[in-house]
Amino acid sequence: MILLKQHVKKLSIVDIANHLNVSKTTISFILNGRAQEKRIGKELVDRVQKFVDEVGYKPNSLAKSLRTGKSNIIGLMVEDISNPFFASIARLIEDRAYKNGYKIIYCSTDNDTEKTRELISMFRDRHVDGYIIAPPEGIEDDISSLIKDGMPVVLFDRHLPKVSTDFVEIDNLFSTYNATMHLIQQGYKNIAYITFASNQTQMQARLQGYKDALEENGLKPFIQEIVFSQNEELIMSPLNTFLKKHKNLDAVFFGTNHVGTCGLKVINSLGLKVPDDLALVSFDDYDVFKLFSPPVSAIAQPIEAIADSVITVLLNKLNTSSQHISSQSIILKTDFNIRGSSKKADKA
Amino acid sequence: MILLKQHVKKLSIVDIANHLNVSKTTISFILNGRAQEKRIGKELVDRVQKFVDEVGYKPNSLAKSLRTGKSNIIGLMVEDISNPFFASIARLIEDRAYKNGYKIIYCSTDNDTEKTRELISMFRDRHVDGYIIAPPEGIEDDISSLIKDGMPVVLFDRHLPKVSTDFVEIDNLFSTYNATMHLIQQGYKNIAYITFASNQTQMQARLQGYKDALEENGLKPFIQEIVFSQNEELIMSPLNTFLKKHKNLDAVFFGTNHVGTCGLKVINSLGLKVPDDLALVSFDDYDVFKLFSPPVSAIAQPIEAIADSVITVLLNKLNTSSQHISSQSIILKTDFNIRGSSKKADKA
DNA sequence: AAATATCATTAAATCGATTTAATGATATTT
DNA sequence: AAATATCATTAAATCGATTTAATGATATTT
Repeated sequence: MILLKQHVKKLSIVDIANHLNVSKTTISFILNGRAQEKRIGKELVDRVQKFVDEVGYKPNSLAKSLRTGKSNIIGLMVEDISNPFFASIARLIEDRAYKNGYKIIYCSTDNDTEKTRELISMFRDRHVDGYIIAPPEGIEDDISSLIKDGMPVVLFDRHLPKVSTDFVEIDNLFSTYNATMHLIQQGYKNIAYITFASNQTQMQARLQGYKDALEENGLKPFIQEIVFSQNEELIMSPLNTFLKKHKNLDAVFFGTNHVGTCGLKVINSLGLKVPDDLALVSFDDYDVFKLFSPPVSAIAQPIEAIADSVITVLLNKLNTSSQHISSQSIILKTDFNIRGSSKKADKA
Repeated sequence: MILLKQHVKKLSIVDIANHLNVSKTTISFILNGRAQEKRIGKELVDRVQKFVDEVGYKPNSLAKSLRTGKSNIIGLMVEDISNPFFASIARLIEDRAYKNGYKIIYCSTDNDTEKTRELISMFRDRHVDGYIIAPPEGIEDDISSLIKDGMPVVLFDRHLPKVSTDFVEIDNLFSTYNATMHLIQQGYKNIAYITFASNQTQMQARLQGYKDALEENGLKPFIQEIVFSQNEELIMSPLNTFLKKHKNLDAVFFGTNHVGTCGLKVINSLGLKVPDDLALVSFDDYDVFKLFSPPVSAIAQPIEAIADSVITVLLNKLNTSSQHISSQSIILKTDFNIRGSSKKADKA
């Protein structure tokens, strides 16, 4: 069998129409399921359908998008796709989106407002149908203007207090409050909280949960805020300084998985023993925390539920053209996975 | 405050043309840098440029794509975006692509041939300009047909022996050979190799490197191939059985990061001591291996170099319309990060 | 002075679909 | 029998760009 290289120059609707001696309008109606509505003869419908299947014709989606204004693309903006939290979420969102006939264009914002602004404009330019965004601070106006122009937007991981949108979040404040209380109940007294310097809602809420628990128990907070950087050295260095400076600490709470892994590296390099020298808890639960020895207690976000909620809310907005659903916020619960907890009290 | 919904109805090139009393052809020429070539008056060019900047007009990229046949989108197909190796690569490719004016549509193939086939057809349908693919087995014909139709394709992480394409890979065979030799030189004699059952080139090469080293030293290989599954239990269970069965092992080599982390979990649960009971080496180097205690030796892939090579090769293909560059394959070196190596010999 | 070349710009065709408004044929109502 | 309604299909307009071929005006060559 000879394989002819016939640059098949994809068939267009006109080719189909010509070949069947039918108008392209009719073809279009049939392919878009409007045959009944347009009262097109059953036998003609069959003939068209058969031929289309036979030659494997697929409408050019660019042309379709141009005409209809719909692209079937969802723009997904995470903070950093190489962060396991966002990578996992992205993976789940991707699955659900594809299942519903949507493709994903994604990008990492790095929490950089200017970059995010450009990316939003790029997405707009590409006519994405909907936006899923973990928004950095300072992007309020851009998001508002998206919404004002009728674009479906769902925020996740955090929200923008000044913007009324749909968003999916977890109960950050309670999560850290609860975990901190657990440490306190175990007898830990000098509990530090290490986080990235950020005014994002989720970061502030987590910090507040920690503070609340300490205050409620009359304990003194030790807070270290680190400026985020791509360069891990610049994260580890202040962390190192902080831990060396506060020799009296008996527990450390990490506000994000990234701070957590950097923290573990520092603790390793300092030769500190866990939990004898220091008990550890981290936000987000990943292999690193499970396999550290002894394993680190961690707050696990329900990533499946987050991804599900996000995509469900967005698909809803995409399918109901109506404006009369006011924005909804979904707050999900976390799990606190307690590990290797040799009670401080035991040792006293 | 009343929120006016002023659906600004983006300006089109016709609007610009009408407003300036110039033909849209002229506008198009000017905006596409063909003013000189078309000898359009300097003063007119300035007037148009000024107005365009003022109103922030941007050509509708869908219409542009439809006409030109270029979409400025690159399709990226990884095995699983939630795997840290692929997430990191994706992140770097994304950065470089955006810098060069390309967007990324990505998807996870799960090494599923049928799914990949659908995704390729989806990408084609979306008129992506180029493809970056970590291909599953069985997809040879589809890739060939892409290439035959003149689509730029770059494979990475593995290649397809039956298809002549550009691809970027690492020196898999030497990497495992080298690391295995290291173990042997340290005095380990019963070295197991645990991997996913796969005929992909990189997996076969890694396995071969291990076999070569053992054979060269007259040692007996212990190989366990595990069927890949999304469900970690189904990976850990055979691993567990294997380790329990071969009590005489003194070292284990994990063929991928995923096998490695699952392996660590099993080893933890069995209460085995590293490296006293068992020395460990894994392919891919991630936080988990660095922070396990004692840390696990690992083969680090040069992810920046991989991402760089991939995007460079692809951009090259995109920019040179010419066919007369035959396909190139790039093989990169890995680093072997030796950690916590208390020599077996010391204890003897 | 007629024919040709250059200049600066534009009308019309095109990419490939959807959608609106029109059309001719038959069936039904006045 | 004329007027209207229904049926089945289609011509033409449209989305918003790029590109080809054309145009009228001036400058240069025969």
